[in-house]
Amino acid sequence: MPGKNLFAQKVYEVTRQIPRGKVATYGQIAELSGSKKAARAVGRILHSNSNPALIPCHRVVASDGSLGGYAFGGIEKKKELLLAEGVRFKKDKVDLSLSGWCR
DNA sequence: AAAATGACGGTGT
DNA sequence: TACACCGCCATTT
Repeated sequence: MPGKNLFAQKVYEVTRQIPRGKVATYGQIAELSGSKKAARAVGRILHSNSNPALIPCHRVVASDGSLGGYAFGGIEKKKELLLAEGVRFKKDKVDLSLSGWCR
């Protein structure tokens, strides 16, 4: 089954396609990358490669809207970036109903 | 090579 | 909304 070694690369590619002002869930990224259950792996990969200049990893959040984390300044920074793009927030979580990536 | 890890998801309390 | 568990996967140690 080819694709496992490309998983990480695929994750970056997909993450890069997330439109500004929208957010995708780790599960979504995982699915688009080949494994819909690899949400955890996605998080691990993004964490190990955080490169905000190349990849808008701040547009990736958990399925329940939690920011999850951000290796480049913490979730506070991430939240701020999202707010700056127009992403709607609900308490401390993203309102996926309004800002979720509908592809 | 084997075990542990973590930016998760889903369900139940 | 918040917290606790369990299941799942690729990467890292």
